[in-house]
Amino acid sequence: MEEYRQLKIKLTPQRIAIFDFLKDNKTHPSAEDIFKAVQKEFPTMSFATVYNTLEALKTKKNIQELKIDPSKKRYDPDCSTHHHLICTNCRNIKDVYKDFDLTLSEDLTEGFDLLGNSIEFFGLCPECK
Amino acid sequence: MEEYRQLKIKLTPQRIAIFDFLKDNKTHPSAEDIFKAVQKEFPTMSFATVYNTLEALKTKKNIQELKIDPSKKRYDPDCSTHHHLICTNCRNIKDVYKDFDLTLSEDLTEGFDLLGNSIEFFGLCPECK
DNA sequence: CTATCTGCAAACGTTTTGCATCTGT
DNA sequence: ACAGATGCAAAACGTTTGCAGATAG
Repeated sequence: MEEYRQLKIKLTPQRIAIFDFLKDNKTHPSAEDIFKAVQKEFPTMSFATVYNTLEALKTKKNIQELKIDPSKKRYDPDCSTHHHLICTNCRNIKDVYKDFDLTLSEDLTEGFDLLGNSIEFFGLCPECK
Repeated sequence: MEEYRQLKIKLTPQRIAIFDFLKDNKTHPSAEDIFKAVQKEFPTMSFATVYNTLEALKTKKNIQELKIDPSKKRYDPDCSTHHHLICTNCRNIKDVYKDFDLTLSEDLTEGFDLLGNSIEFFGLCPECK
């Protein structure tokens, strides 16, 4: 609750329900997953509110938007440095906590200012293989 | 032309135009980019044909579908091992030719059979910064 | 000749938007 | 009080699909 207040955004009941759903959530939910979960408590919940809240969290760097699933955006409340492993069949996503040395020499960055990186591993999960 | 024949798919004029547009193309075009380019030569070109051809190329492993751009799929005719660097502002994508050791120990793969990986670097290109 | 491809339009799933109403601070 | 959030519906966007007619092999 304290950490939510630090976000300096209005703490509506709907947002608190979204925050609670995301807290320690390791499932990398999509917007629809979040919508469905919070809708149980707030039957009038709308997608606009879900996306609006996710946008606020993204801006405040309290959530990571994942592009690893080609069909929809997935969200990860864990903003610590880590990577992801996705099952190409069922799209279950696991966290990969390992540091890699991903420094690039100047001649490889083509004048870009580097801001970050992420590694995606693809595979088949135990249930799908 | 020889390499196209090896794909064992029907070589229609529309497909050949798509192949020619993709050959040595380093811009990582979206389906729409391809559509617009080929439409100049074939005014009746349809998205169905673009996606159909991209699907065939994917199946034959002659093209890579990139997920680095969150708003749309991008395609890379270069199937050699390499990674990508995207400008978070203008979404220009550059290739990064460097090998990294991305092996994962058994305890990190959670029982998955690993099939592949890719690294995405984010940054600001010289024009955008 | 026929299996496959094309082109069109409609459908789809996800995400965004406009706007009137409501609410946290 | 009022900046900013909600909820609803419509729209936007990229992508997929169904199907009738065309064409490569």
